[in-house]
Amino acid sequence: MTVSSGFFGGQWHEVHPQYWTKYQVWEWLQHLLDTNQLDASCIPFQEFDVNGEHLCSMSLQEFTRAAGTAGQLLYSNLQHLKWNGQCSSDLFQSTHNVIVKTEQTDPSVMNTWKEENYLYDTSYGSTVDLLDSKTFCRAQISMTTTGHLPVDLHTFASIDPGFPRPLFLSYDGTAVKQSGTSTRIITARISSVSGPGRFFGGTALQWDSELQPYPRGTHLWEFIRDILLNPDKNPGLIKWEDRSEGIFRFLKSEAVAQLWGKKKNNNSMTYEKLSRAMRYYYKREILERVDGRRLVYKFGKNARGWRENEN
DNA sequence: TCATAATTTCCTGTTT
DNA sequence: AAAACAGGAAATTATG
Repeated sequence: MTVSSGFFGGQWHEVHPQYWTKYQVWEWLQHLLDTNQLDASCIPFQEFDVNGEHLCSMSLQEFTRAAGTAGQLLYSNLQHLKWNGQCSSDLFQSTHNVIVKTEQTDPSVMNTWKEENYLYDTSYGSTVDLLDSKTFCRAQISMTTTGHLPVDLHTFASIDPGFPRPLFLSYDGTAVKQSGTSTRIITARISSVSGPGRFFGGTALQWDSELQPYPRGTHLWEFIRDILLNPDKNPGLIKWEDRSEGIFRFLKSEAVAQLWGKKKNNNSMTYEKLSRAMRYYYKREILERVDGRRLVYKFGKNARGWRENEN
């Protein structure tokens, strides 16, 4: 059974720490990792298999013993929460400097999945893209078993919005099967990965073939845009007609549709259907009409990231 | 859980 | 005639 993020019980930040469940304690830890950009290995989750009541009773010494350097951060943040019911997220930014050791990227691992799909590889796999992407280096945690915290909190399933299927991520060698949609998002960095996988700035992502692909993260127009942005490795699919105006043309419309379908795990995608989705973008001003010219579209004011000097 | 965004699917009609 | 374009309508699939 997959536990989804405490929908019925409220999010951790909506509840006083005293009343947190173990799961909410865990959410809090994840949040701290996220907002402080910490390495997941900074916090030994197994030391925090406790509910809110227990957590609130822990002393600074106990936090330090349990989490080392990060203990101080955890403790002071918790103290803050205990006396301030409100939890606006900017209050969580750490004022402490926790040293995070970053592993060197292992080039041999980086090469391991290169052949998998060169389009995706180039469209979404550039180091720059990934390091800049807030969403990419996140992982979804899958809680298996029966409603309580999984025994092994070192295991994460990661979702890569740029790839057609979820990526598996684990930094202690164990694996967990993910079913359905889990909801927690964390940041994790690991030092090694076996099997197909790759490193990005110290984050290792591993592909798990048992996981079913499902769409997420990237919208159609972004998918199109990203093909356009990688002309070297993706020749002949779509071409700029006027780069500065954002006008482009499909050269191999059905091939693009197939690729889109592959990404969405839908092998019956066609240009006919893809183009219907494209036409819906007109109203949202993600695309502008270019009439009289077949297979030609133009990015609208709500499309971002296609200009040459745009970050 | 239920509403919703973003397609996906299907379709009829028009245009190139 | 074949391939695109236009949109309406309804279904589907994740997500909050």
